[in-house]
Amino acid sequence: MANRGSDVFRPTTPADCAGCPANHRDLFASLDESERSRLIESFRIASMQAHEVIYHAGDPGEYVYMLHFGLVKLLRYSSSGSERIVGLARSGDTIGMAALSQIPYRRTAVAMSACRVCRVPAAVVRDYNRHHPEFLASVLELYQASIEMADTFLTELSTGSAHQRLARLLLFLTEKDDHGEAPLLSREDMGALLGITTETASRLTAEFRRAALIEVVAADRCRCRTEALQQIALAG
Amino acid sequence: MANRGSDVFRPTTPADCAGCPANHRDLFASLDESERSRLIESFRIASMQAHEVIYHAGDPGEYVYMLHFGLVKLLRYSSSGSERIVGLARSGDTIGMAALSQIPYRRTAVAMSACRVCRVPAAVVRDYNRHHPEFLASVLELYQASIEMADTFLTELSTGSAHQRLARLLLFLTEKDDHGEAPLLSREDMGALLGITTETASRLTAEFRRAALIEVVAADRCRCRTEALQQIALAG
DNA sequence: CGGCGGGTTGACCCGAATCAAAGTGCGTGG
DNA sequence: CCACGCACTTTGATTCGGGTCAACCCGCCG
Repeated sequence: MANRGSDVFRPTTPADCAGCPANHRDLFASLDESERSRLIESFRIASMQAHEVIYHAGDPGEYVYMLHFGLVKLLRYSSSGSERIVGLARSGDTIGMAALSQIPYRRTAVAMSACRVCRVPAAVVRDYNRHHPEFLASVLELYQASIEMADTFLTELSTGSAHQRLARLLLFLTEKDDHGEAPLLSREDMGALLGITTETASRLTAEFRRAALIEVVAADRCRCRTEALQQIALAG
Repeated sequence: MANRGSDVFRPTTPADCAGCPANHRDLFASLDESERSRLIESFRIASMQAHEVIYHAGDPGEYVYMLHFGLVKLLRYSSSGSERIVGLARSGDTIGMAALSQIPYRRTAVAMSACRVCRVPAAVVRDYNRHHPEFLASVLELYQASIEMADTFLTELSTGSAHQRLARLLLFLTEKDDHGEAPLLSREDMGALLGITTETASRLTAEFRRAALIEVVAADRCRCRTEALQQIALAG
């Protein structure tokens, strides 16, 4: 397992905040300038590369993390030991919210690409809520989004044929991406996401590529023919 | 689709509260007597039978519901139209929390057995939080539990062979039940929960019954040989 | 150079979907 | 009261998708 990134955290600066995709929404949408500059002193920021672990399931939950950019997978280990991806986080998403409930993380968070994360002490968030009850709404929204994703995973990525699942995954990834393309995951990650074997994931991506449903534009990025994929996603 | 139960709601009484399994935990754990009696005036309670719909996906979310007893399924319809069960609720659970975010319900809630639900206006909950920020913790706990369940569904009930999934489902249902037995679901519900066909669900339950892994003690209840099922859940 | 991780591909087989039919319990209406 | 229809379950025959096991390729790094 890759190293923890905890050693590379440095204080967050106002400039970091300015570039933060969560700046004007989500958790701190309602903050004004003075409040933000007060809170920011407890924030820490870090860059991580693919395969680095942000936190482990079982770690005491002391921080939530806001993702500035990159792609993060959230893992669970099944009773039989194999790992299953139960969530994905992208720019602007907040992860590790179990920390707000003062319980250990239940999932493991691992960077799938180069990432930057802003680490916020959960105690600061809880304390902030104490004086700003309207803050509840922001937090609930984040949870709502988590549940939304879990439901999507269950309905879209865990049912139907492997063809359908892969097509839906590619569509899911493109729609979350700004550039009209999608991150191209490793075959193993696809498997852990879709509940199929890596061999099948490999076979299918190769097949999709041959059928020109996807076009690999970089080692880890691809462009998708969304109309055709939608066709497959429904019944293929 | 069965009728809505909205017409049968009557005012909640203190006696109802006394018998409510959520009385001393979850959402209103921190309430004292006077507060409770003030809030209770806005509560409504209803009994429902199997197949009645508590709320539909898309309905404006105005209420959360606390389940006094019974079993409720939470559904999502996949893009291809078929329904998938993405959650279950039991005595003491709270459902419909999207209402707290003032958004329409994303799931459909349907009673799977006789139930009693206490209907609480979301506005009352939100308002209560305004003056009791420590209330946040209770709400977060509920969300945390939702996510926990979603993860369980993904890791335990959507992976592995159909044998394993059914075994895990039975174990899941027994552990949530007080009487050492489990509700015996319809084959169709099993299918919608496990991502398998009703025929397979039928074949497997018949097989489990013949192997004396489960013993049907009523039309809709069964007793499970948990040790043997655990064996199967891991690798069978 | 050799080893190693990730991807691709092939051969084979098994589990679960599909299509089909028959059995069971239950409520309704004749 | 019985007969009929309906919903649900069970079971069978057949098909096929995807799992399994194995070989091979390629790029990378020690």
